[in-house]
Amino acid sequence: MRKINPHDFTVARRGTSREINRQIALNLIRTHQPVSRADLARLMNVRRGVASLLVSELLGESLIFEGAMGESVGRGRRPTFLFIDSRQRCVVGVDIRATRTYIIVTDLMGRQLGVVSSFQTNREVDVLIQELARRIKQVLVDYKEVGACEGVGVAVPGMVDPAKGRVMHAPTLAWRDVNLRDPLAVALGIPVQIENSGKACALAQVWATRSDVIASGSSVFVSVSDGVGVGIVVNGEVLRGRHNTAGEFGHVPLSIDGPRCSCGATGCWESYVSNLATLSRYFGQDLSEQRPRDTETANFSVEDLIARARAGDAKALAAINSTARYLGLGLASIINALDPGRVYIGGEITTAWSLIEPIVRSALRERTLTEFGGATEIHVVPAEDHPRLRGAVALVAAPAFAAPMVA
Amino acid sequence: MRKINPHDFTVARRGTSREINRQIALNLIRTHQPVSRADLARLMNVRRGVASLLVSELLGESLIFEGAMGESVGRGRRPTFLFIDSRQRCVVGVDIRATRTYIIVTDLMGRQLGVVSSFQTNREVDVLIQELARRIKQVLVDYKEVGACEGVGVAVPGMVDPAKGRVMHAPTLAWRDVNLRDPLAVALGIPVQIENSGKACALAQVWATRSDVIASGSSVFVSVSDGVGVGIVVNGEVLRGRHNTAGEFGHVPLSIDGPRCSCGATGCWESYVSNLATLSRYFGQDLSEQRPRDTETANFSVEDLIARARAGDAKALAAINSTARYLGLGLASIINALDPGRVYIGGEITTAWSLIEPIVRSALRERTLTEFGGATEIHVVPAEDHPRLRGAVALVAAPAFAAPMVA
DNA sequence: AGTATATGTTCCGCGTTTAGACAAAATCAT
DNA sequence: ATGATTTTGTCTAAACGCGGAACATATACT
Repeated sequence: MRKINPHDFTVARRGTSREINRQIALNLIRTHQPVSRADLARLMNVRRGVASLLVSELLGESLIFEGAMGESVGRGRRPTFLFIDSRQRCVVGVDIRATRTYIIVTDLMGRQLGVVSSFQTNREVDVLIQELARRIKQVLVDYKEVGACEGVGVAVPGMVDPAKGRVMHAPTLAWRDVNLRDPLAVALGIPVQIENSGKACALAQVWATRSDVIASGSSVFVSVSDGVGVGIVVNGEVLRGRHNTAGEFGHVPLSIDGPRCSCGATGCWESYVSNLATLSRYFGQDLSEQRPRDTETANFSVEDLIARARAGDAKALAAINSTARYLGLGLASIINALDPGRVYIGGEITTAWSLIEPIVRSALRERTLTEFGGATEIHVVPAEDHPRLRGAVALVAAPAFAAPMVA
Repeated sequence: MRKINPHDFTVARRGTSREINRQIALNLIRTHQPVSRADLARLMNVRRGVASLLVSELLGESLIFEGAMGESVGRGRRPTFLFIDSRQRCVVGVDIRATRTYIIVTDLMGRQLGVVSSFQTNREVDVLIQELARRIKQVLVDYKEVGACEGVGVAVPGMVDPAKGRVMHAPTLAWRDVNLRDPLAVALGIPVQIENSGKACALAQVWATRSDVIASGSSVFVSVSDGVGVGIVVNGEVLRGRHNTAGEFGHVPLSIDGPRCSCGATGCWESYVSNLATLSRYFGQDLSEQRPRDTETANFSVEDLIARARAGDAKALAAINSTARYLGLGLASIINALDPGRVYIGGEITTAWSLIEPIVRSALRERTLTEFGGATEIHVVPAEDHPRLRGAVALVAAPAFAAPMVA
């Protein structure tokens, strides 16, 4: 039961029905391809005539194309199969992280074309934008056969205002109120969209075409690395919040008397489960201080720690298990608060999932209010899936498939 | 940008446009009444002809009626004003609480008719249903002039499955998987809707017609009394969750090493700010134990405590101030997690709002990630507004005004 | 070759928005 | 008082899109 906002609504115009059905048809082609006009009519429960008209409109806009005839199963005329047309167009996704920046090229369906490239992140915004523009142009030249680039999506680790195209605050990059979108768009001559990386990860799951992705209800993406980013999806839409800061579960406390967090508060979940927290536990010292670390700790990563744990290092295993427990306790907060249908979890620590899953799950059960909550599906998203990059791509590729604003 | 769920969508039919615009018109009449056909046309940005047709349909269904001619401001023909027609129909709202159960009668707009009545809650479900049915019938006889009852809405302090009409679990009533809706509906011969009381409170704010109620973005209702209930509103819709348990921020921890909570876990926000927690702090002993309390504590309420604090009792003031601080710290979690446009807060403790507001606000600022978050609007909803009862009423009155399912 | 079946197109009916004309009702100016 | 002006509400024709059915096309089975 949704209330119509009496100060901001969309009246149904003469073309609204068509617009709605057109988008439904487009989405069905996207998820069910290859699919025929008759299939569409059956899926949508409309007459074939209507489906035919919708299809011819989509064909006219080159959003889809007619592929080879399908093999008819029984007798009767063979169907002409329809496909999303991403033959001569591509999308670029960018993931800016504290140390490195990654670039991917995909088609409109988000299918990867070529390899993921990366380079060291220069925190000077102007320099980064110029280098990014140069490298994206280079990639587009290298993969000339993939066609024209429809747009560039950028995932940024920080607070982003996508409407204004500005990064309000990105602590790990030391950026404050930076105009990222427009200079990059100018340098490239291609439209650019930017988004917070936690929300981008969530977006990637929403728009993934894999069949195991739930489409209804809400879901949550938890990304654990330097910080903890959370993206919330409600009714097929990423929750944005009044000031674009929804999803900061990383700074919900486990214990207000706990360790100091980078945000200034104490006992945030992030301060228990971030990579730095895990490593600090292992080395028995607070590594968050900015003073130069000794050689042992400087280049030691969570992956290294997991390798040691798997090799039998009891101290390493203990540090990871601790993180696992805190991970579960924090997930319980999310589940109690939102009761999502599924939780996705990504980040370096998930490479140890087989080790930590029982601990995470038991800690989760310890604090969830109901049995159902404790049994909430948790899906690990491996780093190879590049959720941030996929989400960045979705910023550009998804709007064409989005539901029209109505009522 | 909302994704269309390819497994559960609604195709636009021939009458869909009309359905959408009809609901928009109905909502505009609801919020802007008195309003003329011409006003509607201007508000909706459609021709007067369309508005006229929509209005005649609504008139035909007796959802609205034509009132007196309006005074024309300038020159020209005087408009005929339109009003929501709740002249001969009413709605009953019921609020079941641990100790007492409350009943209200309203019109379709949620305007109170008569007085709120109450009686002691009998925890035996069958007995309660019979008494409730008897009393509701009596009320409807007493207020015969308000017309036929369209339905009964019931707010229950616990986990509710509104679709099935069952109370899954209500700790304070010791109910587990109880069929409440259907027996009550049978006993009354009137449709019944049930809902969790936290969600009902949120619903009451969504559907309130007061102009200061924000309609866009998300908002949160926090109800502090025996427990802490939270209702979350996103895009004009109450967040329900996969198992109807979304909104349990009361069991998100402030400190996992904190006091034991009634839910079995430790350090839940609820265990810091519930009325019992506040009183326990005052009396210096854990009152949650079920052993009979001494006469001093047995009938001593938070209102009494506040009265003492206002009278200068330093110990009382300290207990309340403590609660205020924890309240702010917990609100910070909600704001960090959801970044709502506004937080509503209800419960006995809010009668001391003038005392505690600065403390709540400073604790909030202490833990919110951004300045914006710390400045989030907080609106106190006084007990006299009966948010739970209003929400219960909305369960019945609101569906007629809800947005149609589309796309 | 003929029949059955499935696909895709075309045509008309009907409901809804869009645009504009027109009557009704009230005020203002003369 | 009377006519001009303005606003409201109704009405009609056109444009657009779904609903339904007929029809042509294409394939397989008998």
